[in-house]
Amino acid sequence: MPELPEVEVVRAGLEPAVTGAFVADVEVLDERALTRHPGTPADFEGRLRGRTIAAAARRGKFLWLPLAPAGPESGDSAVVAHLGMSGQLLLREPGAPRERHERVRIAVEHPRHGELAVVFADQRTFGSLAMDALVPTPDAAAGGFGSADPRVPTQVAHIARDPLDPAFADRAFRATLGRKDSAVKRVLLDQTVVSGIGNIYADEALWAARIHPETRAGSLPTRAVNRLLAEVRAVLEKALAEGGTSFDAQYVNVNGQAGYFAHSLNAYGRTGEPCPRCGRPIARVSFTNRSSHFCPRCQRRSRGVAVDDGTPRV
DNA sequence: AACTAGCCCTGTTAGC
DNA sequence: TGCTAACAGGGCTAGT
Repeated sequence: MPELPEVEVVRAGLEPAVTGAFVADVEVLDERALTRHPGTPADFEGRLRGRTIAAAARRGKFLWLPLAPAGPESGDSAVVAHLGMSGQLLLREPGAPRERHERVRIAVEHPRHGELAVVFADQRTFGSLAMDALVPTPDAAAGGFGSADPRVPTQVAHIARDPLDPAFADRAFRATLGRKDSAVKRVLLDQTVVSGIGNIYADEALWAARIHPETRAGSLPTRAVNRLLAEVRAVLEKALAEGGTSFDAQYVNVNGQAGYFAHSLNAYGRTGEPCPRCGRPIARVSFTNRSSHFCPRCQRRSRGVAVDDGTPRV
């Protein structure tokens, strides 16, 4: 559930600590943390040990640490990280005690900050680390936030730019939405259309834009799409400014601290509580194996494409 | 080609 | 009290 704001908080925390740092040692404690790595744990350790980290970059929910070239034949690679639902990247003192669900520990030596441990911990093991090659972006713009390098890891190449990316193409996004026959919330969650949005911010943006989550994406008028995109950006930026959303101990920055955005949620997780706009209780419905939270009064289905879901129309 | 259901996983909580 | 079931859900794969 770390979404764009939470992952960006992690990236920003890592950036000063790892940029220019030398990887002194790598320990893989649980190989389930390497499900996206094509080789063995020993291969992962061997390919990372002795290298220097050049930056900390992010696109949507994907994070990567590009490595400085090790030599003319070394190729250009990066450590790719996805936090999944419960992954954490933590900065710890060297020799710090194991975290509760520690999976990988990377010991680094930074020219200014000295020795640090970068710890990957993950309770539910949906997250992963991998060594991956960098490939050019089709539009030649920076691959992600945090680096000007116009390349991304191969595992990120099919992921769309996120709405806060300066190279995000609004026009192409509107066109794609217009072609989609599936529910608008499903399209918002499709990382190949727009990245960085998960269940929390999808519900929040749809609430803010007053759009029913099951409205067919292709039926939305252009002005509704524009409103939605603006609200997506607003909610992501506000969450980022508040350090991200935390419901339990899983969503934390590199120091293990939680964000404050949970206090600002209007719909997500507020089933039965009054809509902050109109007072009607927030509804919760099961939708593509997830929960959707919305206001039945403020968020009506679009005219002409409605399917009766039992919601009274006034 | 476009779209969707199912699967992976574990700690917490609700219900009986 | 102790057990079981539901729930949290991102991204990939296989299926229609």
